[in-house]
Amino acid sequence: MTSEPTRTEATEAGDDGPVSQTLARVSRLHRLSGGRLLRPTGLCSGQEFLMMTLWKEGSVRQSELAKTLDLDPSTVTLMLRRLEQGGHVVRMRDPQDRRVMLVRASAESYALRPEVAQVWARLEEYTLDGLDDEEREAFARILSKIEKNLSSTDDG
Amino acid sequence: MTSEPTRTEATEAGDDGPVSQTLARVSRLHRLSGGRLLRPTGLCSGQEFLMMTLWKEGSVRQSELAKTLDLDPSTVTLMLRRLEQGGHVVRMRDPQDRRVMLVRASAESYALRPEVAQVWARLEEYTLDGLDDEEREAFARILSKIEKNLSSTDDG
DNA sequence: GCGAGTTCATTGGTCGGCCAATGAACTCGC
DNA sequence: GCGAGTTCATTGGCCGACCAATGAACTCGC
Repeated sequence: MTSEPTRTEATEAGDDGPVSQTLARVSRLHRLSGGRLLRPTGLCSGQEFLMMTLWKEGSVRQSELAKTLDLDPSTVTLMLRRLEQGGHVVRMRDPQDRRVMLVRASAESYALRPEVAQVWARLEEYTLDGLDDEEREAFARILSKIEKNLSSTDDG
Repeated sequence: MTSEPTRTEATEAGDDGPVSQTLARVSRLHRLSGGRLLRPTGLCSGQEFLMMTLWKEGSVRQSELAKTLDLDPSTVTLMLRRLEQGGHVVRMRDPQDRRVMLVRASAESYALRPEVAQVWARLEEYTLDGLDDEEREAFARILSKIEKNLSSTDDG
């Protein structure tokens, strides 16, 4: 039973498994894998992004953070609340502009930085295992193109 | 006047911008884009996967569905509850084995099938816009490899 | 036939993500 | 100086997705 028996016309372009489908599946696996590796650090999948940004940038406004991470402001608010509760970030009202919240990584959080970096390196190797340099380069390049394609969606 | 380097090109290369990061961003954009296109159909991002499976397979057990979609059973339960409430699926206890739930697409749901197919085709083109055949082939191939890499994560 | 184990679905809890709407604070025009 | 508009963060509602634990139903061993 190697070939599908009931293959009615279906789509005009190749198989029923488009790239989109694979991409979705891969991304879920990737996220899951990352979350698992991240577990010992106490962070959840997605939070490490935020922390890495803070570690790198220092003190940033919340709105900047949302823009950098390309996330909805409400998402950032919730994530920060949890991270604050966990003692990973510190939030403060900007005295100059009382609307904005200034966020920075807590002193203790810096202990996690190398761990997170290692996790990411491991995940990266895990993901790209068995791919030669050429493939990696091609993948990065194509991914970048696709990102541009999809980014131009919501121009307004 | 805080020191703020030109932010716009910071995402390009140089710093610790691994593939993982881009992949995560791309997948979010992809999902978002899909959700937007899917909106007119009344389905949410992720549900179309499930419906496509049902349309193709007919009546399936819920556990089978979870395995096929590679989702947690609890996720499937919730999704199905909502889809059932929306009239898109029909659930029934298997009389032979009263543990299992048999799920199938509702008759009305079939009206959505071509719409969803079109949305997916559009998303596919959108995603891969500007890529030549060679790049598409390479991307699909590499993605497939990566999927295999990440799938072998949870064996132990 | 009855108890141990397994399979299956559900529930409850948590998190990431979105949108829409609200309200607080600042900016600008007049 | 005051009102209109904008920016910023938060809230509430919703969905996808995970894990852990529970309970119902079946299977198998004895």
